[in-house]
Amino acid sequence: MSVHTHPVDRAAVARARDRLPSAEVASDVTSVLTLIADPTRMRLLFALDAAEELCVGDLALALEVSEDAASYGLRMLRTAGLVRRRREGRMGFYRLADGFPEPLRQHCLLRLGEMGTHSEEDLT
Amino acid sequence: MSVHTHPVDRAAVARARDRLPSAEVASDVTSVLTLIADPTRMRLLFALDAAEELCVGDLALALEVSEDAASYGLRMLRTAGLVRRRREGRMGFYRLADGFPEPLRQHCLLRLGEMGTHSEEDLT
DNA sequence: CGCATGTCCGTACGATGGTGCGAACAAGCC
DNA sequence: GGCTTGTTCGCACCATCGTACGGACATGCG
Repeated sequence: MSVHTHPVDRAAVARARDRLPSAEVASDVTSVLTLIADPTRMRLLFALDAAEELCVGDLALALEVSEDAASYGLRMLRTAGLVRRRREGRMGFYRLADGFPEPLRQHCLLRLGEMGTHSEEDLT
Repeated sequence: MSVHTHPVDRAAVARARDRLPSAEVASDVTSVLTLIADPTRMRLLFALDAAEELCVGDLALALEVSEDAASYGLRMLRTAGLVRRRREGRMGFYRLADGFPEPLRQHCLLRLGEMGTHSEEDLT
């Protein structure tokens, strides 16, 4: 396994170190990112962004996934505070949360949406 | 399980449907996103962004993770074409790939970095 | 040449996450 | 009251992923 106690490029390591988010912060950010990094949940967010408000069944219909899958995805998003549920009778209507992080919406949903449409130039 | 063949709000479903990325496109985008949605890999990218170029051992040192973990993370990122390896003797020096998707760098690394530092206002 | 070093790979293990099924529950409708 | 519908939950299954370990390989050093 070898120990490598001595930096090869001490300056570069130092430079990396202070711009580096702590493991804790990184884990917070990635936990949110992980939520979005799932086809169903990402498309749920897109759908809610487009349609303002939808019930579970309609979301399942729009995404062409099972209602279980939609419900599960929404639960995850709701637990994280990314979407908001309004109960009306036996139905549940979802919309993006009031405090939906704008950076997420702007920079991930929109920009990454473009990335997808431009498509795949990522492989060297 | 109930079928829900009939939309409750047909118009909203339609609206959601055409702005909706296909399951295939979504899966492409999320596969890249999944790569970043990991503390180690995200911090690897941050480190490379800050230090230009680093070898595996130094990266492990900077992140305070095992060299295996660093190597594994780098392999993932390399397979996806996000980082680039330069071999010199027995060492491998990594840097962000030439064609590292700018939207990713701009909108995810930078902006989400801010999100992390501002911290947690996401819970309703 | 022999030995240590830096990195990589194959494998196995443990953990985590998404899906489907069945049941529960509340609410409308007859 | 019974019956159906929309949604949620508990559970078990299966896949996937990250890590540690051991060994491989190439390289520098004496």
